[in-house]
Amino acid sequence: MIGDGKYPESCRFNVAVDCIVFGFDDDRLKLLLVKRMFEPCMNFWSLMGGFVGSDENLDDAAARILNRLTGLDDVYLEQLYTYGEPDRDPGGRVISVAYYALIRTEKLDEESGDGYPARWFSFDSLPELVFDHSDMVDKAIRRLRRKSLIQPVGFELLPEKFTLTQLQKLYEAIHQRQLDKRNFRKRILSMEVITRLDEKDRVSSKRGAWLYRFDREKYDRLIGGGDHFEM
Amino acid sequence: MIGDGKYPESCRFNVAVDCIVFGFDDDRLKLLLVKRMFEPCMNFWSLMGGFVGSDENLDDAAARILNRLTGLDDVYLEQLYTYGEPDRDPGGRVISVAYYALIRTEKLDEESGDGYPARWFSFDSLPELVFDHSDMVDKAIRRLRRKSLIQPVGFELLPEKFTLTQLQKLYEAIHQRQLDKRNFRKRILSMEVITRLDEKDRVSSKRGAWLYRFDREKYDRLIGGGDHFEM
DNA sequence: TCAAAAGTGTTCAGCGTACACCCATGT
DNA sequence: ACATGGGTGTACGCTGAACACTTTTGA
Repeated sequence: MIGDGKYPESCRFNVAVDCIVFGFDDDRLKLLLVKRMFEPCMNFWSLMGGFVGSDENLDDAAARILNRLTGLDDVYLEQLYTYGEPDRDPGGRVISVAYYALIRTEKLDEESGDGYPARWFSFDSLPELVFDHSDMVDKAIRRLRRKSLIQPVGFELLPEKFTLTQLQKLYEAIHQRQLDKRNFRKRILSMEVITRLDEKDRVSSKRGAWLYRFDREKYDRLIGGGDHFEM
Repeated sequence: MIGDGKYPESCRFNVAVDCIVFGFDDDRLKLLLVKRMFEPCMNFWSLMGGFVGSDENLDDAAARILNRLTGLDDVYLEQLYTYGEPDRDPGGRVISVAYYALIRTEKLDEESGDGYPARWFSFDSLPELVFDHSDMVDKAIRRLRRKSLIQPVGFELLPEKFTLTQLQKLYEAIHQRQLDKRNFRKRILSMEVITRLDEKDRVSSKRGAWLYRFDREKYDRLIGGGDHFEM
């Protein structure tokens, strides 16, 4: 309970959660931003955030805020870092726990449509952000890059069925670097976490490209068996 | 300023910092704990922690708390994770930002001596800890292990001059696994971040072992050049 | 002379990386 | 027929991992 007197009243702070939301569309990595509807910094672009409720844990707060601003549930969310400079928010002292999220842009378009004030920006042409939100984005992209090297993280960002070319474009967008097609495929397939379907995508080519699906069972086995090294 | 009315009074929380302090001595990885001198959970072992001050950032709070309980300055500190379950502390709602620290146990013995209520425990025989502190320790050791694979992190834990055998024992303690002496030396030396001194340590062997020193300049160059990968 | 720790090289397998051409199809 | 994207294999170098013996010296 708040205000039960056991711990000092004098140093209580508002605690917020801010979400760095990544998406992928049109062969580009995207970031979901909102325009602030209130002071301070009204009308500037910002990560989506909100205060942690008095009886809510941090993960739940992040999920709630994301849901409120996108309508989405069951989103991949991971805590990133906590920002606590005394003057980071000119409106008052706020300690902010940053989370990053990976979502399928298609879902946002389908399910929530409009009525939500969020907008996608290409990751390589972001507007100026309020407070220390650019630092948060910077940390998030680094984390995403590192993570994507050891885990097939991108499946959260693609539609359920996808082609290898789409997957490669995603990795290229994350790392901002061209990759070799043969090596990429060899490596992805050797991870054995995707399954080829008996179905082709003919949207982007005449010949058609095989569709694949992420295999969560194999994935979990892969993650569980991590940590192999002889220093 | 606190209480300026711009943000909701209703959801303000005490924010604490807890420090997971690693040391290395007697060929074992150690953890520095304190006995809680106040309720709740008085007389139980705990990480060292304290509340964030109203005009202090998180890093500074961690350094201050560590200094208060050990007398040490200039300690390696890194933010780890933030814990915010509503009921994690039975004394009231506290959101805690965990930091981990690496310190040279020798320093603590020399400089602060007694008068500080902290005590070293072997990492593999820790007492029961209060609240969610065991989770924090668990997360910290994982981070330390991962970090030590890509960075020569252990130098913060050894005396200024050390032998390769000492360094190897440290890595063995961190990873709880025996390492091959030849491979270890080859790998460490190939990193080129330690310099051999014209001096031998004769404490632990008759023949004497070369002493080495960490070379921070080369180290910084190594870190700067990170992030090499294809895919 | 023996015990105890220090120091040293080679071999092999697997992985990352560079690299170029044919295939299927719709227009 | 041709343009467009889909799909495939090989060769090489580096790195991680396994593995055993000699050296030095004090007791």
